[in-house]
Amino acid sequence: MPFINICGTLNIVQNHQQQANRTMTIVAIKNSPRPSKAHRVDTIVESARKVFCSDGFENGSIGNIARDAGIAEGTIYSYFDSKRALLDEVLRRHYFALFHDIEQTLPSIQGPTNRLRYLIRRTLITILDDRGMSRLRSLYARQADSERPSLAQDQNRRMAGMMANEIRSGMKDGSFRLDTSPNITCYMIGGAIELTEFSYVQNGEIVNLDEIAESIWRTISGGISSTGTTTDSLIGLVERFEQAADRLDPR
Amino acid sequence: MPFINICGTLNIVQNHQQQANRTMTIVAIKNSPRPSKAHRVDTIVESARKVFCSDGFENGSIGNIARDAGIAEGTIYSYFDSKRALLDEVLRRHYFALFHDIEQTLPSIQGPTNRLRYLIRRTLITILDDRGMSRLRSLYARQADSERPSLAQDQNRRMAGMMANEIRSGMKDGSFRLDTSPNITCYMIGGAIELTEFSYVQNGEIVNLDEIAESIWRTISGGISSTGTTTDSLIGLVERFEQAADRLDPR
DNA sequence: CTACAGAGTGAGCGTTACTCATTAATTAGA
DNA sequence: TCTAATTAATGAGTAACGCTCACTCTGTAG
Repeated sequence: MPFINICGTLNIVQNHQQQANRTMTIVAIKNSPRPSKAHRVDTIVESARKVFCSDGFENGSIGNIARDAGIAEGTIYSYFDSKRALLDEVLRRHYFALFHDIEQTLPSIQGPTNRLRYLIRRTLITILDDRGMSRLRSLYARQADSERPSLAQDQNRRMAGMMANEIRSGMKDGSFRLDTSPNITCYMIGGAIELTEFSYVQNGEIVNLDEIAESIWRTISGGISSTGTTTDSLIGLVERFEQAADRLDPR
Repeated sequence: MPFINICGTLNIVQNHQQQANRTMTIVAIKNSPRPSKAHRVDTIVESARKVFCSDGFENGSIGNIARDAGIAEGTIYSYFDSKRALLDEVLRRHYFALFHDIEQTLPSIQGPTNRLRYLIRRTLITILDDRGMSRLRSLYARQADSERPSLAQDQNRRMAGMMANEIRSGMKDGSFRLDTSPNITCYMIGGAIELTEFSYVQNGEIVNLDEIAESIWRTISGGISSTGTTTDSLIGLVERFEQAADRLDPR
């Protein structure tokens, strides 16, 4: 029994049935032409996403991906160099939306402080949006094939670059202290986000996005040391003092 | 030609030579008894460390580990359930020293602030001490076998627990703000350390330990925001105070 | 209708983690 | 000291994997 799937691929025709089905095959092909290169890549990547998300990268086999896509294993290797290149493409597509969105939105936000807060929140949204993809990224994205840097590294660098930009312009316009290390500050924000992601991936805890974004920002902005907050109380004290002085002023 | 190695194992005797070498074999065994269970485990773990560090976890094969240890592959599986369990033991032994040292040293340090700073510095030291092990941890330690949590998770939890303790006691004794989130603060410190580790592993940059430790602490402690915490604003307050005092001055 | 280019195929290769029947070494008992 | 029982070690074998390549099939141009 031949099987013609929606995408127009014809693939479960057994070899020994081929002669008998030849006519039918030709008809089927005329009605559903071979899919375009882009469409085929889409199919493969989507199947890879499904399989990797459900089985993980190591346990998700090329065989299963090919079966899900309705094609032969060899075909995958005419579009992708290796299993890892396929994973990279899956991740690239998923995070493309994030970066695209950020690049569209960022210029419309005023001030480095607000822009940094947006970057934190926006990244957390993407993470909490899809646990399967976060699992993939969090567990497998770091490993690179050989000497070529992994995609995750590129993405980290890109995100870190954007954050560092905001921090530097905040240092210029006086919002941030001049002894701030943009690099380390990025590491702290990025690291906190990554660990939140990992915790979400492992434990599946329902995470309060706003609370985490606020906590990260509060700590980055004001620090945890209480010497900063005493300034507030000092202001209050001085204001009371000034008022008292006003009242006592003979003039 | 039979081969009797230093550890007392006798393993390259070929089967077809066995008859001829029987006497020699028995003598050898009397002189060098089968190594103890603990010693054998040590040998395996040490060989695994060497192979994993040079080839990575995925490319480091059990066969190579067995060859390095001078034993058969099957023997490894009578001591370890799986390749991953072996990796876990390698990592566990390496980080045992870190935790042991911390537990010895921590009580002698006064105050949550100093203890937190020590934890940051001490962890960074261990990371920068051995790039091969850091590579292993950074790339492969997150993945767990199945449902059982990975060793890295245990270690992260343990370290996070110690940091959170310090943060909480700092909140009690007034060193830290009461609206601090111990969890997120741990994530920020731990995340910054992890990203420093990853950067070191990937790029091999020579890292200035003191500078990083100080930057992390400065940011956590005082934040990056210039509002409220700078000496400038304190000077402004004092000036207002002095002006008020001037007005009250009877002179 | 034919010839051609190249997309698609899947049996097969080399490698791996892991198993298990078999063998060797050690110990306990007489 | 000899033997039986027990435990440790072995390595050929198994299943599964990523990946290759000689081949088939499809669509098109002349």
